Amino acid sequence: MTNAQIAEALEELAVLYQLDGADQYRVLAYTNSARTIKNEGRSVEEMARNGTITELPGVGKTLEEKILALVETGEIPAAAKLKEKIPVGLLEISRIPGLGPKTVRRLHDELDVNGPEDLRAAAEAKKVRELKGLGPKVEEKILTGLDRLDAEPEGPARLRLDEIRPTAEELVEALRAEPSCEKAEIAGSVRRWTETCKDIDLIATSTDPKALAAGIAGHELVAEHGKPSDKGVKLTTHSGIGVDVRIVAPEAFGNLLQHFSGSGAHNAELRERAVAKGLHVSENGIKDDKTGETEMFATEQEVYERLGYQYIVPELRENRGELDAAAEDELPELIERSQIKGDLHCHTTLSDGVASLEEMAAAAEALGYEYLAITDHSESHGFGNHVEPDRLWQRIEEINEFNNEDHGIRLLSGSEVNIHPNGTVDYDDDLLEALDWVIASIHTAFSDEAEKNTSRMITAIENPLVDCIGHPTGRLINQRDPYPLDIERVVAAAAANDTLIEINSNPRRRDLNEVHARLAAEAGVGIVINTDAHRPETLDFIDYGIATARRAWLTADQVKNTGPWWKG
DNA sequence: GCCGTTTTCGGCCCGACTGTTTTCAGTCG
Repeated sequence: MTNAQIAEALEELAVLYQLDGADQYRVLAYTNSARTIKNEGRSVEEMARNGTITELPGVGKTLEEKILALVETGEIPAAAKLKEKIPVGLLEISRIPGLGPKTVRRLHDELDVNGPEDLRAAAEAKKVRELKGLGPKVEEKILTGLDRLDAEPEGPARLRLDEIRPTAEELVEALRAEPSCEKAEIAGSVRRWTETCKDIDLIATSTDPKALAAGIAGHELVAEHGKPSDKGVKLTTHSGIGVDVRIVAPEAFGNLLQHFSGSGAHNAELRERAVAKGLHVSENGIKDDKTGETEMFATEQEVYERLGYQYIVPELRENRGELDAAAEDELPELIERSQIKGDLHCHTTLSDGVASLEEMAAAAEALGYEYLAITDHSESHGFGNHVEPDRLWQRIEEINEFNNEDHGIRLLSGSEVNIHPNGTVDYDDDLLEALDWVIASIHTAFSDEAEKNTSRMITAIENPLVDCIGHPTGRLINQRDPYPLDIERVVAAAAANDTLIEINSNPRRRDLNEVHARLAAEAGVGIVINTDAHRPETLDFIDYGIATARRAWLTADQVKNTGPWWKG
């Protein structure tokens, strides 16, 4: 059972307890542990089985028992029991915005609502407004919420970062261009470079807040907006992205930026720890119990310093140990884009790229790279994009010729070879040996069984002619789940065989993900950050790979392509 | 349900907003 599945079961149990009227802190304990487990790189199932799971923060004796039952029987007894008592329809309607557990419970108890159909009937018959504390506005919210539930049964989609980031950048630039704007920054998950984002948060200071809010509300990207005030404005773009613009006094800019950059988990932990020191943190400032004063800070650096921490960059703010490290002055010096010396995965027109070898080389040279590996697909790739051995031998010659000419970049002859279901790869050994660089990837015939995929990949890792594994889990964000794989065994094999593992920077992939990349690096596996570019412009995807690496706590010395080309 | 530089019991992060109320509970980020 994957960590994600365990986390999902705990989240469901939290909602069930909530609807059952359990103490909020008990509910919180389940939600928190679900988040911890989702962020854990090691197999939580394994930790449950060998009795080490209580090492995880927030997981105690009771959760240990429940998780053990879950991995052994497929369900948590307490959850099964609650499901008998609580109609599943209530879980569904609790997803309607504005309807929390308390309200859902009252609708059930007082109006006999058991699911979306009952709720619609009650709202249409204007019964909801008869309940104390509820009124016509709530009824209206319920009906629009039910419509949305019908339209999007899976809930509102989170957008991939690359689908939302350009809009955030355009809007923050527009804010900065407003005459009354003093400072404007992107906050929220876009600033933390998460894989997906729900909306855009923008933070600003202004000499005339209301004018600034009104100004941005008139931007051409904006389809609808709320009422601009001196605190900001809420926008919706034509593409349906929600944007929250908040304006604050310059002296509290650091507090607000810190607050709205999140993550929620990081901030909750930060505040909890501050309370122990008699300090209360909010977007408005830091209140000191001793003096009763609220201190405001213009920069985030000062906020963290006041609380006793090193500055923590946004990418690390996920409550994955960054507060402990920052308290001890032990945060890693994270890798930066400027340290990348070359890209080791790209395609040309030889397979499915759209640019020539020369065009790709020129683009890489323009980025200041020392080397670029040309890694077109291999013999068995198909789709008309396969490369016959003879053609690849010829390509090696072309690359040699290129390197003999006067260019500011060195090309490496490579290939992205397919890993066959039995773990062997394309091309004979003499051809693989003639290449500078071999990436092996799985493109076909994923199995539903982790064991098959894992041993297939490990066979490739053990092949001495394979330098690196490409996009190791095959996932496409929001589109295709990773194929089942025992990452810990893959990582152990890679470490034992000195085989490198790629962070594929394509924002649709970001594979390895940040959790697995951290696990791999900690196990001593060398990482390379590549773009898998199929056109010159997408060599710029390296930013997303760098972001994943930073979110995985990686330093330059853990990433092989921060150094000069190392194979002679 | 978890956990301990006040604690093995009694706490547990903060404020804005909304809709409903005349002072607040619930929800959300």
